[in-house]
Amino acid sequence: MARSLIKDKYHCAMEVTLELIGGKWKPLLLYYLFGGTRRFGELKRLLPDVTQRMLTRQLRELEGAGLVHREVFKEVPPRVEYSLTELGWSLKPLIEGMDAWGEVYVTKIVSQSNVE
Amino acid sequence: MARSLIKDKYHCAMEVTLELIGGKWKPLLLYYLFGGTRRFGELKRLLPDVTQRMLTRQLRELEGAGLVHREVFKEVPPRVEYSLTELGWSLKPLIEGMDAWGEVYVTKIVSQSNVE
DNA sequence: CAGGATCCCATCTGATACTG
DNA sequence: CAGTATCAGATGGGATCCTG
Repeated sequence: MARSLIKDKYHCAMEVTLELIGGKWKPLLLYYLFGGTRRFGELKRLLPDVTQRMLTRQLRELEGAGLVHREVFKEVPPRVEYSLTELGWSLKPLIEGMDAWGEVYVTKIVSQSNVE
Repeated sequence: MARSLIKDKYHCAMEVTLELIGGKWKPLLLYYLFGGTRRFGELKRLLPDVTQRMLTRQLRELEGAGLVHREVFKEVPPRVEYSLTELGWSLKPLIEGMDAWGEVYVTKIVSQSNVE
């Protein structure tokens, strides 16, 4: 991807970050991958609501972004392991920051609306 | 919004954060609002590519989330000013972190692909 | 086991025109 | 100036079935 393309599409670098981690399941995938290498089926069990199609797609997009490493073992039955790249790991503080902020936000909103 | 709803919809607090700031123009709006109070038309000039409709909608969503304060002055011609709430300001470190990370990311990717 | 291929729908976003 | 209304297109996500 050339810089010119990036400059055309984004006005600000933070938009890049949001686009990379903004998919519906990506934050959760990163979250679990911070826990270490995971197999495809393992992620599928960890995220019971995601369909196989979406799981594959989001993982491939993370791979394409250079955040996730995908390793295929030529075995029968097949085994595929996903892990974070160095770039992926570098997101950890940011992701944790978002998690912490969201936690505070939810607490405040719930206490305000005073519901259940 | 009740906690039960939040728990049903999200598996992780960071998803809340991403949903609040994940609109197409929201990060940019927050970015400019960190610079201080802005009028509607001012934001429109700062974001030349956004349509009036989208600008209004994204600002209203930020307002609905409690991140932005909207003040209407009963004048002719009308004047509406947007500013961050305390909650909105609390996002500043996070947003700046995303911006910094995106900057590094773009630099790395561009240097890798070695284009233009 | 870890997917690929199709089809379908909902939501988001954009273009354009109009208004208090 | 700061919107609203309407229509249309793009994109993201989901359901289901099939396979090396």
